Amino acid sequence: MTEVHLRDALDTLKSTGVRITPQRHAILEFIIQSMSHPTADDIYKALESKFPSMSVATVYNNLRVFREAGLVKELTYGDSSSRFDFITNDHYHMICNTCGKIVDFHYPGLDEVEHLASHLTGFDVSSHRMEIYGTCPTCKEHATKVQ
Amino acid sequence: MTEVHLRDALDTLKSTGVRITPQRHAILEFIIQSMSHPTADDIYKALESKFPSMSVATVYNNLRVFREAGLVKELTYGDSSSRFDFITNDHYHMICNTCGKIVDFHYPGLDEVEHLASHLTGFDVSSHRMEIYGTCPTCKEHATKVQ
DNA sequence: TTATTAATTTATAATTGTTATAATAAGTAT
DNA sequence: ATACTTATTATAACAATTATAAATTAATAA
Repeated sequence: MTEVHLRDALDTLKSTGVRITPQRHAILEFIIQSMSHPTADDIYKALESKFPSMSVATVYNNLRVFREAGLVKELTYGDSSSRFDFITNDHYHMICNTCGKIVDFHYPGLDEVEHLASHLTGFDVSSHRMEIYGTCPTCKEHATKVQ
Repeated sequence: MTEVHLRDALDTLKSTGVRITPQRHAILEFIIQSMSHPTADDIYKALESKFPSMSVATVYNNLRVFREAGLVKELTYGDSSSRFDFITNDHYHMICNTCGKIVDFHYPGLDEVEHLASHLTGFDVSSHRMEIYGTCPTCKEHATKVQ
């Protein structure tokens, strides 16, 4: 699964004339296999044992490259730093208000909303984004235990 | 309309023991009457003729007060700074990829999605957020003229 | 009123995520 | 090999936001 995505992504990059460096490969691989929607700093820290001399700028540079190649989506929430999500199927995010955990879930067909919005506003629609907020099972558990 | 919202909002604030200062009043009023989802800096600039000595910190402080009182929602998009939106009915945002314009539209009942997400992930759901991206009529017009 | 206390604003410094710059290194093509 | 492009590194710059401390204002109580 991860391997297929990685191979496809590398092909996409090559086809746009982007060079596959070891750092670039590692960053991309980390994002794909990560289920945690990492921040730039998460990625930097995760790879520092493998690439002790890698610069933060390299992480940011490559995240931009991936974004421009349409491989990665940048997500901004209320908190300070952006999170990065490898683009696969259409999915949405369930976000815990307490611990910040992000869980993906799939839901097809919000086409209806897109159509309505387009009709009401006169926009041409290209994409949409949705997040649902709440409390994850772990935090619920913890809350009941504490009180 | 604006007046009703403002009066309600002031009541909410008073009931939580927050003092209504001139700056606070002006910031709140500006957000409510503004259709443009202003940034902190927008607010600061808009009020500087009225309050020449007002600090940026005051704007941020009060935005936090309003947020904590449930009056205002903070929205982060890809760009650098947060935007603030007075909370009225459930509505979503249509955002232009080209000029960044934000247009509200109303759409009831994404309860179904909330339920599904809750069922799939085990979260308790508190709220959700959705944005749709596209091209606004003005930018479409402009694009056709240019080419 | 006056004194006292708490809340708010102001001015400014500190912090932090991100971007820009310049130098170095690595890969590619002639 | 030489020149040329691209990527990485190290570091400085920037910009949004937050923290801090002093000054101001408002509310309360004697």
